[in-house]
Amino acid sequence: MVQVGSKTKPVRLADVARAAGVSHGTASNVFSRPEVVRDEVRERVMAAAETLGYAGPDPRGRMLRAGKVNAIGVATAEPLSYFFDDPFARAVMSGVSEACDRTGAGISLVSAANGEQLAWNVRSALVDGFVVFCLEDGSRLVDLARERGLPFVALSFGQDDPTIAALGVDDVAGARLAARHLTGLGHRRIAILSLEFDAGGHGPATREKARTAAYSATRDRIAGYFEAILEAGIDPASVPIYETLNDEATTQAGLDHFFSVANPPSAVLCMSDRMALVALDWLARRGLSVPGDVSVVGFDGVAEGAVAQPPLTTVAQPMAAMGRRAVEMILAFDGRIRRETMDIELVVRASTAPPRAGV
Amino acid sequence: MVQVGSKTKPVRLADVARAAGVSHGTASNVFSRPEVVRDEVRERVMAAAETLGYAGPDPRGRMLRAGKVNAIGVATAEPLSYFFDDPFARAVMSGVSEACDRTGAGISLVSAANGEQLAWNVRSALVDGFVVFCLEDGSRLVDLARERGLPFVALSFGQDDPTIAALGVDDVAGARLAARHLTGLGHRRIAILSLEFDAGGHGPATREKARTAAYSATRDRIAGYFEAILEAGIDPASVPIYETLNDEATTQAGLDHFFSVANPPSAVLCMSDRMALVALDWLARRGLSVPGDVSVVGFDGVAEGAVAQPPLTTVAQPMAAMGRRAVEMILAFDGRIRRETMDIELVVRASTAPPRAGV
DNA sequence: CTCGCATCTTGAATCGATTCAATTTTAGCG
DNA sequence: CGCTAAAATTGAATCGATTCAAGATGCGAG
Repeated sequence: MVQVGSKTKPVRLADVARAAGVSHGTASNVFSRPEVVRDEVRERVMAAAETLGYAGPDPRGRMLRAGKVNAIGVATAEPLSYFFDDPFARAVMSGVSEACDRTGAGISLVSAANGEQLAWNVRSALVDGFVVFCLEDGSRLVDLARERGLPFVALSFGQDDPTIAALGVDDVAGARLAARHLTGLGHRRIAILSLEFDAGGHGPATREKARTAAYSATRDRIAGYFEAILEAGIDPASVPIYETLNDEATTQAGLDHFFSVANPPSAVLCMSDRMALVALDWLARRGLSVPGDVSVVGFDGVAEGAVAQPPLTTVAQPMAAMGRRAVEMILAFDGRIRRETMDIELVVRASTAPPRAGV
Repeated sequence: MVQVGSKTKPVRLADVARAAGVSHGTASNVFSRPEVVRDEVRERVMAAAETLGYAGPDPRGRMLRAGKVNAIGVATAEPLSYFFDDPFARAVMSGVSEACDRTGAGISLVSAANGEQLAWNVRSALVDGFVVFCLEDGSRLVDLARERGLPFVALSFGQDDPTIAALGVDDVAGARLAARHLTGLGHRRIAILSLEFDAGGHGPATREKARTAAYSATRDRIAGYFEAILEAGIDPASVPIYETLNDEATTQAGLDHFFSVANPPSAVLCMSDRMALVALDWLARRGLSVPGDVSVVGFDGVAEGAVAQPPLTTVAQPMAAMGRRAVEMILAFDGRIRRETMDIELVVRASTAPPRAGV
């Protein structure tokens, strides 16, 4: 006689209490603090629960009373599958998972590509706080999160708003590291594959335009690249920049652009591993060897880079650590806004080498 | 004067109503059904909300009343990072994501390796239903989910309990497909790398022992393999089986076992792509070419298989479709238990070929 | 001026539990 | 047996909203 779902109307704690002839409060204690109830009574209540088919306190009631939900929300302005498909997201989520596992919290994925839906989802998410993935223009999402009045941490949020808790890396330093690595190897003809300056932008760009880019990660990385380029005494005007959408099509367009000239670059700085991986592929198809003919440096440090052909030299963000730290910040939130910068690191693998001699 | 979090005590809808001089009900309508409230009143309430810093109805209250949470729980008995690290889980989650995106539902990850914690998490998860990943012995988790009295669907649940909604593949047919592919190519010396028969089991095993395996996926796949083996007139006693924990160490132990004999197999049937990938690696290091010296067939159809060296022939489960369907079943649950079997498909890639001539 | 009909608003009930001060019961002890 | 301290139990208040029948208001027609 198995009864499942819908038909039976739910049994409440009050029903159990009545059936067992005890009060609300006592019945509640039986479940949440069994040690304060006399054995005899506890057993009576349990028996009544059993008979009525009561499954234990409904978390909804508990939650309303307690205020805490025991779940961390993670928000993006992407489809939900972003969390499982994107390598960067996955690495961060590994860290988030670890921190949540340790504290017994759950993870609630709150996300939608559609703005309307996203707003609704953020507003109605049952969570204790948000980790906000600030991709591109994160401010819309940050505003939504802030509206909830819950603690939240913005990951890689570009703006210096001191009222927003944020966790990021020093993009200038990271980019400088990448570019210095190339100049150190002796490269003098370098090209830059950039992320968007602002929403939807792509095509050839200039350093001047980059200075006013809306997305600060892009702006900072360009700045970092050029610090090293200037240090090495390279004419900045000789360094072409191509703005991509971080997808295959525009990245390839950028490469076409760079390599269709008389004196093509001997090295490409990519602002994401995604682009760097596309570049590796493009160069191979084009018959150019990496790092023999061209060196490639990525940015992010995703797992795919390590197993690419050749393994990718890149600037690794501490993705898992960021996820972990973000959760810790939320759980330990005490009203004080913190903004933290995490260490970024150059990982030298096989996609970079000195330029061909005599070029 | 930005005020964040903790200090300010929360503003309730009731406070807004009072401030605006309207009733509870009207204030509620302003937010949830603005069209029924006269413009003038609505603006007054909105203004009051603004002044008081009211962010909109608290989802907790709404949720308690509505009963619905608008989130699907996904449960496993693994650490949370399983969802982001495991290729099978990720593929399923892609499907889950898609279905949730379409219906505007969120995803709640409910998981813990620790049984105590897991039970608590399942019991207190704020979800409308569960997708249960039945890895190995899924029954503990299924029991937990059933206790909640919410609709749930067990993925790959081995038992034929008709009171449990389940979604799976025909393991017998899938395995038969894999083995038939090998026998069809002419292989006669085949070895089987099996998943666990029951919790923690590993080491050399026999067909007889497999018949009584607790995990039915394992049992069924072994059965399917042998159907094809018998069809081909191969002596089943000549087919070694090695039970692994689906990890690197025990899989390699199994391969050591198979290939340390005089007349090693010309083909290996692996009950998971994970094992097959380890096998590819092991064989390469051992100097055996695939598929020249040894053919390898996997099971699952994870993305890694397609880019392995060589690309892996495997039996592909419709992972994303399973995730999608599971969510649909939960959302459309009407009290009727359904058990569905999805199609499984042999994907022939480059890890299989006829055995070397004259062997 | 009144009646009828829409359209708004109200207020109480409900969702399902937890908490805690106050009260009752039990146990221990002289 | 009475008294007291300790332990167990009660019951009302609370968490924050939504819902809906019933009442109020406004407006136009007669």
